[in-house]
Parts: sequence; structure tokens; C-alpha cells
Amino acid sequence: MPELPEVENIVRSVRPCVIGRKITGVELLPNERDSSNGQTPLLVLSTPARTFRRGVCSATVEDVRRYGKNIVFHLRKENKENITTYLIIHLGMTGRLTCETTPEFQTKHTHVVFSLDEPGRWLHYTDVRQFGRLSLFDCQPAQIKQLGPDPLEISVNEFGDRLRSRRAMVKSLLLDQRFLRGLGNIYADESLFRAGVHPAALGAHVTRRRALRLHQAIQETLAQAIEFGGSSISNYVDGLGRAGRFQQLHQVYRRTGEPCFRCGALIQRMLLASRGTHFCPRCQRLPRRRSAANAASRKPGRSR
DNA sequence: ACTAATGTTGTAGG
DNA sequence: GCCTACAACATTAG
Repeated sequence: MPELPEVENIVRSVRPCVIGRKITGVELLPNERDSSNGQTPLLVLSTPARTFRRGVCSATVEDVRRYGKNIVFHLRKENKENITTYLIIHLGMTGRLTCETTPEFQTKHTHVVFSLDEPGRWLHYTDVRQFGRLSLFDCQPAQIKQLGPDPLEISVNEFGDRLRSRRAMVKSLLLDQRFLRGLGNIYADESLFRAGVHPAALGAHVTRRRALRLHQAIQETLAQAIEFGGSSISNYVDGLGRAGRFQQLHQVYRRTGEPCFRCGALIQRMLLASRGTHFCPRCQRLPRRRSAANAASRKPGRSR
């Protein structure tokens, strides 16, 4: 569920019900898979339960922000005015973070329930596949992982330089969170289509002009996806339980065998970086590498 | 029964 | 170091 646009929508919708609120309690709900003896009784906790409880309880939520695909809560305690701790939630594939009006969980996949100091407000963490993780940190989240630049903030030039200095396939790079933070399988495919770039093209083989188009496509796609509330392809809802609508605008993702909206060719699916990869074989050509013979016979001029 | 699914991480190998 | 491929994690839906 959660790539940059989905996480952004969750953060925006959850923010008003948690900012300035104090967390008054945490309920951890183990299932059959969770060990009842260990320090981390929950699969979805990557911080020992004790530490987690102590760190979160009676802390005030100062801010909630998105960092790549991570939801970052800035927490502060009354007696420690100048120390911020960070609750970081990564939703994995099927994680949900929702504001609820009851502490009762409504699915067997709810794992954590936070109580807030506002009556009638609880924050639920639910995750069917349990690939998501909640963790607590004392230091700056930026230092925790070496994530790349935010795709909405990076400049064209920096993007072009980064891309063209690499010999990996573009789609692999777009999925690599150290290259850019926040893109996932849906928006990598959609952005590549919009830019007319073949997913298997090598970074170094992408021309400057196409890198510019790709940069633009990424930013436009993400901005529009945020506006449309993200993509609800199976599971996703925002912090208030609302589904997204951007899946209606998907051009290639999961459209295998259907006609391209731009040229009518049939959308193809291939495996790349072990992920289903969708593209239009006509709109997204592999750049043919310029052979020596080709380069020699190329007509000069025209570009001044 | 089989396959694929919004993600990340670790391992093995070229 | 840079690159690829694959398995693992856990569950559901077609």
C-alpha cells in the first residue's frame, strides 16, 4: 500500500488528531505468530516492548512528518524539554495507521492501539502481512538510514547527475531508497511511462533530455497521486479510512495486455528487480546503444 | 494448486 | 564497490 503519495496522505490525515496530544497508553496485541515470552512480543515492533512502552507513554506528539515512506512522530516528554525521540512507522506492504473512535480493534490484524489524552480518539496500527515495523529512536531519523533525496525536492540537475552516473537499470534505481526515497513499484512504472523511458534502460544510457523528462514525470505523477489521495489497489486507506482514487489514472501499472492510452499498443509485463514491471513497448523504447559504425555515420550539424 | 501482491534485507555470485 | 538474482518474512485474493 504505501509509497510516497499514500504515506503523505496518511500523515496529512492523521496529523490533526495527534498534534499536541499526549499518548496516554499503548496496547500491544500479540497474535499466534508472536512469541509471548521474548522482549519484542510483537513481530511488528523492532524495539523491545518495555523500551517502546516507556518511550511512548506520556509523551506529547510535537510533529508528524513523512520521511520517504516512513511516518515519523516527534515525541517530547514534559520533564525533558530539549530531548526529542522519534517513533518511526514503516507500513511495509499492507500496514495501516488510522484514527479510530474506539479502542476495540476491528480486525484480527490490529497490533498496536495508542490511547490519546483526547476522549474518543485512538490510533490503530493494523498490518495483515506484518512486513511493517514500528521503532523508537533517540537520534535524528536522517542518520538512521542512508536514504537518498526526496523525489519532490531534488533538482533536475542533481537528479540527472545521479542517474547518469550509474550503470544499473533505471527502474532498479527508482526502487532503490538510497537513490531516491519514496518511490515504489507503482510510481516507478507510472513515472517511467509518463517519461517514455524503458524500465530496463541503464542509467548511464539515459540522455540528459530524457533524464529531465523523467524528473518532471516523477514530480508530476507523485503530485497528482497525492492530490488524488493515493492508489487503493487492494488495501490502502488514509488515516481517516478513505480510499484513494489515483488507481483510476494508472497508465500501465497492472494493465498487462490492455491497450496503451497513448498509442494503442498492448501493455507488457516483465520481471525486473524481481518485481512485476509494466510498460508500453512502443512509447518506452530501449535506447539503442550507439555503435562505433553508427556514431561515425551520424549526420553532423542541426543541433548547432 | 498456483501465482502475484504497494517493501526491505540479507546472501551469493559475476 | 557496483551490479543482479533470489529467498525470506506472512497473508490474502484471484
